[in-house]
Amino acid sequence: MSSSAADPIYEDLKCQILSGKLTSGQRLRQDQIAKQFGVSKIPVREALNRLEVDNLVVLERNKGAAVRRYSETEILQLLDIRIALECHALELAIPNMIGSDFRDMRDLLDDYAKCSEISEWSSMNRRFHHMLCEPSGNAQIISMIDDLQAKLGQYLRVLLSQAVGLERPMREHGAILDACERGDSSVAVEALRNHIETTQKEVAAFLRRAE
Amino acid sequence: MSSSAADPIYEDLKCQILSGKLTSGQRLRQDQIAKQFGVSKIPVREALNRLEVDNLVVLERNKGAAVRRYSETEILQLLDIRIALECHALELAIPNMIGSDFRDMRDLLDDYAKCSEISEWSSMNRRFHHMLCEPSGNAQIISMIDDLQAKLGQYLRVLLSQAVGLERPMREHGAILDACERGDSSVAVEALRNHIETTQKEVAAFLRRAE
DNA sequence: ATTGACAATTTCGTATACGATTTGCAAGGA
DNA sequence: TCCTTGCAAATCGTATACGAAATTGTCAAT
Repeated sequence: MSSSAADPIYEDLKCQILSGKLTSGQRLRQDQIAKQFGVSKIPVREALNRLEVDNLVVLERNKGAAVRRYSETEILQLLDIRIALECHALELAIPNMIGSDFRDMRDLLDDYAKCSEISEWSSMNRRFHHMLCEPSGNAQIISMIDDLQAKLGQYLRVLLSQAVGLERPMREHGAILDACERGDSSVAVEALRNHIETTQKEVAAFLRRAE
Repeated sequence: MSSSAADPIYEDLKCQILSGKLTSGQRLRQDQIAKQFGVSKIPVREALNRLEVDNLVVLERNKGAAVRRYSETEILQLLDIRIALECHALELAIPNMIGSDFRDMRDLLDDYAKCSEISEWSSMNRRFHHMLCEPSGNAQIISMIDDLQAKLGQYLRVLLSQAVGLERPMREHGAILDACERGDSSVAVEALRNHIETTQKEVAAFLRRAE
């Protein structure tokens, strides 16, 4: 698929940016990164280009790359996009859901409830939302949703561990799944919309407090 | 912003793929393109990488790039994404619309009606849809919508010139705008959804016929 | 004639090298 | 003191060069 030398660099930088190790605005020197990974600048450039597409760095001609983490406004905007995409995908998915889908989601929610590792919550949350949309069969919308989740990951992770707890999301997840199982599309979609909107409000509050 | 040498190559190849000059599956040789544009392979690689992100070419390690135009299914999926994003953006936009927005959109529709150049229809259509979503203030969702429109451009352009004509889209555009002006969010969103869904059905029919 | 292996050629990926642009700093003038 | 001006160092973008992988063509063996 992609060039092998650029892959680990891309992954590593992405991880460092998303986890906050690299602060916003920090400049990324091609030569330095190249030396650090023991390669030349060319695969580094490739990695930086991909990061620019992800909106994680800004490239300026002859000036280099700088970390460009999302602003408060942009995070809320990304959540709006999630509302749009996930609700529509869920609407498309519900008619295609079969017994094993419901079983798998129930199983996941059970594991979710049992799991005490806060670090696991985030990935389980992502998996549940992914499973909700998967039966839509629209591979492109799903990959966009996954991308959004990855970008939002860091903020939501902090949020989950800090403030929210597990009860509310779990209850809402259960309600969404119930409506899906009843085939009640409009209730399920509305529940999902409220679920993400609540998250949106919590993120807004968190960011306001953290500012 | 981006590297200057890669830009024209990217634009040219993108145009050639979207306009159908390069057939699906056709291989793109780095050296050949480089010689053609009078540059080395490195900016060519950069252009190809960007095209891969756009899903317009497929890159395989040590095998090179091949044109990868969207399949019928994928076009319909992209239209589904447009439904999700545009409807949500419109919902966010309506409360923010002011007099000048309505005036601008009316003007555009007037020009649209007067315009006899089929080649202009596509770009006017895009502009109208863009204006509908713009007051949402969500820059990211708008840029995603614009990207989708660009990708779908070729197919919708053919469709407009071949089959559809101007009456139906114009009528629907007018109805959407009326509902916006009344501030009737749910009617406007539903009208927009139906508008895109009709396009979706027409694309499906067109592709079935063309196959 | 078909298949298999091996060699030659093509094509890709990346390191190195070099010109172009920007940046940082220091010296000079207002 | 503060602002320009010019030079040096750092950094970027791309051409060239070379090793690695894949494709193609050839030839012998079945």
